[in-house]
Amino acid sequence: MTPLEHKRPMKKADLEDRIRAVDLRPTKQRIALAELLFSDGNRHITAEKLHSEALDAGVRISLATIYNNLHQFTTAGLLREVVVDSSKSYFDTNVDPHHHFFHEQNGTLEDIHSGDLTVSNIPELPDGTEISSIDVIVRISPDNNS
Amino acid sequence: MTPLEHKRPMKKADLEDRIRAVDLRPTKQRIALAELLFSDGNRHITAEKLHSEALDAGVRISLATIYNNLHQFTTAGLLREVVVDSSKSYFDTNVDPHHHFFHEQNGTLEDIHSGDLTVSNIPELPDGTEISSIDVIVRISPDNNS
DNA sequence: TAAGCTCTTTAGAAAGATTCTAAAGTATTG
DNA sequence: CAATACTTTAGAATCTTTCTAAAGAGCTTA
Ligand SMILES: [Mn+2]
Ligand SMILES: [Mn+2]
Ligand SMILES: [Zn+2]
Ligand SMILES: [Zn+2]
Repeated sequence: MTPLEHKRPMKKADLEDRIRAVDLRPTKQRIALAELLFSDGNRHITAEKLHSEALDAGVRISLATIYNNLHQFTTAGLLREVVVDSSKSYFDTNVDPHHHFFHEQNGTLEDIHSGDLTVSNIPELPDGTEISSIDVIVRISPDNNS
Repeated sequence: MTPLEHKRPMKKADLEDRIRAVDLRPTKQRIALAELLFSDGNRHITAEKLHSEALDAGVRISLATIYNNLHQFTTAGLLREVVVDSSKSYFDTNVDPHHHFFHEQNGTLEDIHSGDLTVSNIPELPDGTEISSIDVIVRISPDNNS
């Protein structure tokens, strides 16, 4: 288990610590977002969805703040962005290297742990470049036989 | 070499045939786009870029028509869409299964032929689903040593 | 070739996601 | 508490993509 993984719900004080640890102020909005994002296992979520969850939870927060914080969390390494759909961004609370199933039907992501899938025989990289990440998206849809 | 591959520049009459073959009318705009897309080897291109290339080539065409035709060509199997950047769509004239290098620096795509890269040990799919495609994006950036 | 039909193109409006601006609010430090 | 720096926010702006509705072009048939 890597240092950043956490399988049990996180207490509010821990969430504040986690925010402070990346040099951000634990505002009411930030704590609420951290709670929605990190309290209860890994999540893959869009800005709009997170916004509506926050409003549902009774937290008054603007969409601009959602975007600000998603980007700040991403820069801080608490989130990563997953590109699977050209029309919206997904943010992933699992920042360990891993891949994804993408359910085309409902726009949902599911983790594939790094060890469960191997990419091999990557050809020589173009000159002067290095790998910054490898993303594998297995796009799946409802199967019609069976 | 699969049937759809073509290594030599395509003549205008061939382009018309190709458009007719997928039950579309060979309009001036469509022929011009087909020429830009299919005349000279594989391409990875955005709508805006294709639009400006068409205008540069002296073809009066609206951006709506670019989008209409990119989608019609994609539906017809002459193009595929590659999702690598959450802010814009790329269209690929290579419709054979293959993967990509993505140069993060300049937003450029480069093919990795299917045979040059292997994805193995894909875990069991979620119940009732089948694979619709597998996309591997190797994101690369300028390397700072060397 | 003309008529009629269908498909295509287009300008401009609209939509949807994301970012920006600038002003008010809040956390932190001294 | 005061000063400072960071944060939030409404609303405007931006950007890409899609839609609308009307004019234009290709195709078929007579
Ligand atoms: Mn699309
Ligand atoms: Mn972004
Ligand atoms: Zn994930
Ligand atoms: Zn390609």
